[in-house]
Amino acid sequence: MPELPEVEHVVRALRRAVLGRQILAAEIHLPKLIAPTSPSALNRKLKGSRISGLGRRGKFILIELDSGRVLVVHLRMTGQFLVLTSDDSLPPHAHAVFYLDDERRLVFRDQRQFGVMRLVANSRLSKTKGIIELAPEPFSEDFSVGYLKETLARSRRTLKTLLLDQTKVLGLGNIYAAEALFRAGINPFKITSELSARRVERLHQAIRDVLRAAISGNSTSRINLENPNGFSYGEAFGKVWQVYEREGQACFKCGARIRRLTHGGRSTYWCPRCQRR
DNA sequence: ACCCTCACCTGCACGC
DNA sequence: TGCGTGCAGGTGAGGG
Repeated sequence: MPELPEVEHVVRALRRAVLGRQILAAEIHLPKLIAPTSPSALNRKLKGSRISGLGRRGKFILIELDSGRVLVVHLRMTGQFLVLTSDDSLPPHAHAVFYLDDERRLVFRDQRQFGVMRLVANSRLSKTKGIIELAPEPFSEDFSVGYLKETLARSRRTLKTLLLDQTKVLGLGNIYAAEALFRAGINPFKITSELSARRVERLHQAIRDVLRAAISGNSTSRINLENPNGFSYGEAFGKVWQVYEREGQACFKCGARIRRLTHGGRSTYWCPRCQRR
């Protein structure tokens, strides 16, 4: 599922569902999910602690515990949380099960097994590898036009590649990178350092607009941990992407056919007229 | 510091 | 029906 907006929705849903609950036990069925920690060691450290907060840093989910530790979770491609009641049976690919003090279970499921989970001390979170390198949060003051200008000026990569680099611009994935570039009217294959100041400003605005629209869309209520199957990414926001997955179809702005190229193993979509080089 | 390719996995849609 | 191929929203390692 997840780019930043989806992760944000998961965090909000978790907050509603499990904030304040105590973890009685943690069962890990896929050891590599939490490697190098062992399932028994994780259980020892987790059991008895209470969930005191739910947060997010980039696409990482932060499950804060009253023990002074944080369970850091990355959903990668297919990771999902769901909350099961006592008579629900475990779905396929349920790799982690947290038994809560209200008879329910918080379950982490992940079809492709790319997701990762790590328990770290709260005080060391900001120094943790994977977190420390992240770019500023897109809605923070640190992610300014000036920051983006400097970052783009220092690179000779293409915009599409750079927008996916979480240490440069935080929160976009393959869909929203394409959507932000379309919104800004910028060609994905443009070299970042060659972007005019005016275009950097437009891109900065477009990144925030695209993320904000996805976060504030009506999808919040549609992420339902009790019924995660009812949620599907593509339809989540009740609207179609402007360019993503629209190869060959008419651009909503100008009518030209949307193009697609595989670039670094991933699809890039753009409108050849609205996003000229 | 960058670029590229491959790797990690399962499952789905497609064409033959 | 079955089998092969390509593709999927994310990242990290390793080689150049």
